[in-house]
Amino acid sequence: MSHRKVTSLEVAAKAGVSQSAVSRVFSGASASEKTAKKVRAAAQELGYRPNVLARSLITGRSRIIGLIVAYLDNQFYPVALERLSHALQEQGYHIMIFMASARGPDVDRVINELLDHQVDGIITASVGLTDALTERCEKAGIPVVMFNRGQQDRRMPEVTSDNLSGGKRIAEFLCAGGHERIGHISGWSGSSTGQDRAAGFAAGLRGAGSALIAQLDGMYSREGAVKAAREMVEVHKTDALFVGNDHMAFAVMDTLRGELGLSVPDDISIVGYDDVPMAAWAAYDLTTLRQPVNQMVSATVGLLMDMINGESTARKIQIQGPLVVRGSAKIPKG
Amino acid sequence: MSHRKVTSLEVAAKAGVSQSAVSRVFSGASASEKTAKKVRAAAQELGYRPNVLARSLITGRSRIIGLIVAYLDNQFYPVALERLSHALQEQGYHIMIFMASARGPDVDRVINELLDHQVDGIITASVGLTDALTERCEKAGIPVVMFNRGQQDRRMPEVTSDNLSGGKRIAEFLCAGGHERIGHISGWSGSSTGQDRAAGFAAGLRGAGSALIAQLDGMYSREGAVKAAREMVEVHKTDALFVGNDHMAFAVMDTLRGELGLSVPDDISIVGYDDVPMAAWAAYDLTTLRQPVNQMVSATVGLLMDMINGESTARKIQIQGPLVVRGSAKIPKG
DNA sequence: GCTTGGCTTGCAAACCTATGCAAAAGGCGG
DNA sequence: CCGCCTTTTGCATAGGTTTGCAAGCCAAGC
Repeated sequence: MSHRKVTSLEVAAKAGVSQSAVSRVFSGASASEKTAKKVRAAAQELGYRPNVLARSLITGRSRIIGLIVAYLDNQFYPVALERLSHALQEQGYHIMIFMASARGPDVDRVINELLDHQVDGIITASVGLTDALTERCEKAGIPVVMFNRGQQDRRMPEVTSDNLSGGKRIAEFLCAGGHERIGHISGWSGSSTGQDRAAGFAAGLRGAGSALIAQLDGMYSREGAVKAAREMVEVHKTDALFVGNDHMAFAVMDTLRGELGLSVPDDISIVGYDDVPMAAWAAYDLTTLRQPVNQMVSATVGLLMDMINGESTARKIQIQGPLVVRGSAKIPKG
Repeated sequence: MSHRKVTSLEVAAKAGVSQSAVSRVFSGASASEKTAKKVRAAAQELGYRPNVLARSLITGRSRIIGLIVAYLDNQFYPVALERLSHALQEQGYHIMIFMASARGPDVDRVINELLDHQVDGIITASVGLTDALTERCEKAGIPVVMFNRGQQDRRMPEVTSDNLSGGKRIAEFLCAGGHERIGHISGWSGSSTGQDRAAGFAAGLRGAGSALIAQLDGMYSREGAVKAAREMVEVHKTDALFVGNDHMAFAVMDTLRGELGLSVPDDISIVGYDDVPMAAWAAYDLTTLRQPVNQMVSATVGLLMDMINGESTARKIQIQGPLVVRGSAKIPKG
């Protein structure tokens, strides 16, 4: 029933050294092998482990990274979360996680709580920051990296895939496939990723001598995508759709095949964006542009570490991904 | 460039009161409205927010809950995570998250790090604990609740669905559907959930005068499920399968329909377990037994809070869920 | 043997807040 | 105006660690 925590002082007493000696042994500072041995033995016997809270209080570094994530129903984010978790653990950091809607007041409150907890850095996954928040973090000296989302006005560090190029290559692929009536169900038009993919796609169509029949905002949600899909087919008679991410693309395919009785890709071609694991499942077999999660995560963590160590200034990183051709869209000959 | 944190002492100076007064205002202790006003004004002006680390150090409560989760590719867990996050935030707690394989040495290291961080409680989602770890947590006085996983030998608090009853009802449903050759692709047989569902299923079949043709371990993974599905069809000629969770059931359906060219449910019926959102998608339309995530999360958080407040002893909670009948299994007449 | 220089080591202050205790202030009836 | 009771306030300590500083130790070089 001894719930009391063992302190370095008790270890010191048992080992016959000073409390500082214990501290030095456990924080990796210089100490003779002789005392280190004594200390370790005493610690082992008492079951001592350093109190991270006290350490953080004095060093001013908590080794905690705040992670804010919006959409967990989109498989891209659980996967990213898993990778981020491992990458940060390798660097000796831990994740304090928050769920927040992409916009709205949640983010405000959440950032406050993160600052209260003295986190060493913040990663926002698909979450936008208001200027006020950005400024607040800057003033607190806490680095922020935006994962898979940009911020046009502010020069905030961010890691994304090359959305412009991606959209463009998808356009070229669909044009080469001989489609005549091409539509785009975009990601939320308030997000940089949604905008960039749409812009790249439109530019690609133009470059190939084609044009966009229609563009609807799918809001990154299944409901939005379903509604848009109906309109695309019934009103605009499209024969090909670029859908702003895989998560929506699955909803679109469900709607087309189930409710509307169409065949993919015979009646209509679908291309997504992300290449989440589910895209490879037989039920969807989705042609999509891959966002290289591993590279994006590495870049994010690397950038954050640099900023924490004061080695780098804010940067924007874009990573190219390949178009993964599967069975949901007509394949150009040759 | 004033990265220095504002302390309660500075606020006190500006407000013309003592540091304790500031502390009391922000920790909700008694204070006259007059001083409270002065303090809040000064704090506002300086941008002061209490340092949670220092607070935790002295109160001995960090208001952090450690969450260990194994499978993030199974949609059940992102959903649960989201709910847990919200439920805990409502109680004023925060989540420190760790990814760990269901068994193996990860868990060991992770628990240590959680203890180092002085978490107030631990939730393990589908992760088993060795006896040594259990004991360590007990000795540290840190409550642990196991979510969606039990531990047969130890009297550790846990929250699950009623897996025995669930398995039994699925068996009855399949028997009533007129199936003759019923197989079971189980969850990992080292897990209590996997065992209980299998046991309930077998009992249900016996009760209905039927018997299990074959049972194979799908290990909760897609690969395991795919392999098992092949063997079920090719070797055991099953006409109905209960698959230990939805995540595996999707893989089974992909394999049956794609690789083996079978029709579901005409050639073979499939029933899953969990009722993740994806089960309702047209591509799968999976008949499955629902695990009521909301209730399970509420129970988990409630249990943990009780334990933290010393109001309750360890308990095991089981929650009933309905069988959600969709299109992946023959529906009994009447 | 004494000086010089490099490691170790202990002392004590610092990090920032919460809180027990006693003193002060405020309210109220007599 | 006084005494009594309640509330508010300040003082000082505690919580567990890191770290600058100075003292101690030991070996090497003269």
